Amino acid sequence: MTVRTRFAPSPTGFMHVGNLRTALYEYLTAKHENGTFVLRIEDTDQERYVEGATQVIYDTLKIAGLIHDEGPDLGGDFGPYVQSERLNLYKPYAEQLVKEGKAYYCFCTKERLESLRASADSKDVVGYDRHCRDLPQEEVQRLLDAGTPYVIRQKMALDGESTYTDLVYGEITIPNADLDDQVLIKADGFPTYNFANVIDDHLMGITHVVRGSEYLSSTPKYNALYEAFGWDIPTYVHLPLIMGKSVDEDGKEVVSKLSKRHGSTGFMDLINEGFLPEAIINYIALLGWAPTDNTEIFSMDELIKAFDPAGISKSPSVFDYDKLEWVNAEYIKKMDSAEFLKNAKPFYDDLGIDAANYEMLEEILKPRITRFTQITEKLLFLKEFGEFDLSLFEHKKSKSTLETSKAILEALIPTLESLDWNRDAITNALTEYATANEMKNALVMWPVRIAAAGVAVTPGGCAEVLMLLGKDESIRRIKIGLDRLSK
RNA sequence: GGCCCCAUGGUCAAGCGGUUAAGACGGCGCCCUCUCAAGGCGCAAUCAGGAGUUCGAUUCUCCUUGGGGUCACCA
Repeated sequence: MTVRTRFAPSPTGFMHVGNLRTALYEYLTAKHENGTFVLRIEDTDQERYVEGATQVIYDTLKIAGLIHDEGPDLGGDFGPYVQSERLNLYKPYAEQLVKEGKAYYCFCTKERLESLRASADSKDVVGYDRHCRDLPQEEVQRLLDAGTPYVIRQKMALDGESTYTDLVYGEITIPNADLDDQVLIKADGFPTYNFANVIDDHLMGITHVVRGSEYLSSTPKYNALYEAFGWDIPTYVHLPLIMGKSVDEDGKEVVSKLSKRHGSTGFMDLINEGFLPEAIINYIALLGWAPTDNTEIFSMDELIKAFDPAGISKSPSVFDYDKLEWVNAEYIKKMDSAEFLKNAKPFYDDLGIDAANYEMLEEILKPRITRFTQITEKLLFLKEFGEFDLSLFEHKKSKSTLETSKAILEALIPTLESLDWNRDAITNALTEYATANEMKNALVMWPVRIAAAGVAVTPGGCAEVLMLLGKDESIRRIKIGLDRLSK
């Protein structure tokens, strides 16, 4: 039997890395076994419908490299793949259960349910009091004929307990008394999420239900449905949750299930911050799962090969930006020149970088950026140059002082002016000057670099800074520096 | 609060009865060095607590504690 998994998001217009990690594991579970990965859109909540949200899902999966085999946009043998297009299909299943005495019409108003909840003792186990469960047949018919709004609820076992096996958590047992008579069909005729989910998973031949562990305690409800229909229960793979850190009202740091309130943990947010899709995927693959050999950097193909549900852990893991940043940097370091340039080009263009400097920039930037978006700030000195503090010329280690700086700049200007402007020539000129004057290279490089950049920290060294600035601008700045030192 | 799940350094984690308890991120220090990185080397830091089982518990059982999840006509 071929493995079939599905990703079944609701179109809310937002996909955080928790959802994405679930999708990734669903994808890996299928692909590791050469199986099929299905995309199904669960849009049964018409009130929460968000325009364009479905597109966000397509875009995210595509960018992330999680390519589905069947879905609304691709078709397949089990369509339609959008629940709103399957609406007429669910109710007959519910009616069937009513006929078989496994479900019933419930005419309770929302108001009644609310007051029930409000007056509920904390000891009360279940929300609904099963008021309509045993309504006489004539009463049901009378209400139906009168056009009274109703929902369809499933009759759950009143006592005993339900046990099922999860691939990562093992045996889970829940007292049946804790299982509510769940609503199958809402008053508007739409199926509830739980119900549609079970029907669709069965109809679409889903073999492995991979989802977050928040479903661990409601899974017996799903199983009750499978059993009522006499269908096979799928293999469950519940995933440990991804947690985010946040600060509560008292200023205390707390961790909780990842959600919108955890700041930029949306996949697209991360992309916009400059994280590479492959790096994000790589990092979240490692949240809650570890390969046997502890490899940390994976391509998607390697991930598919290495993935094994046995390596999924049970405890929740905290999303760590620092580690993501590190993974991202690893991907940048591994890039070839063409790929690096492709990513860097937009930022180069903003700064007006000359193509002649591309190769050098790759060399100095590659080990220094963890995200491409940092290029602008790293090279800020190209755009911004002002009256920096002269104390920058003082540097203990290279023994640079205001005096030595002034003397060196003064002596070097003619040399620089006569130079054929290239990296080696600049380096040679400076080191030759140092040697000739029995100075350490550092003593010479320091003031030149400071004068040219106007900041203490630059990517690359003196020669690189001068190359990026170009001959005219370099000399102009150095003269300004000398001027200020001479006052 | 009921129910369910979880528990190795700050974080991600290996371990699956006998180990000096891996590795990675982060932190710190040193080296390299014209700054900042990268790189190299090194250091600090973990089995929540208590009972058992066992010749022997991080590992198995129970309790406590802590954390998380879940209790909708939301998905």
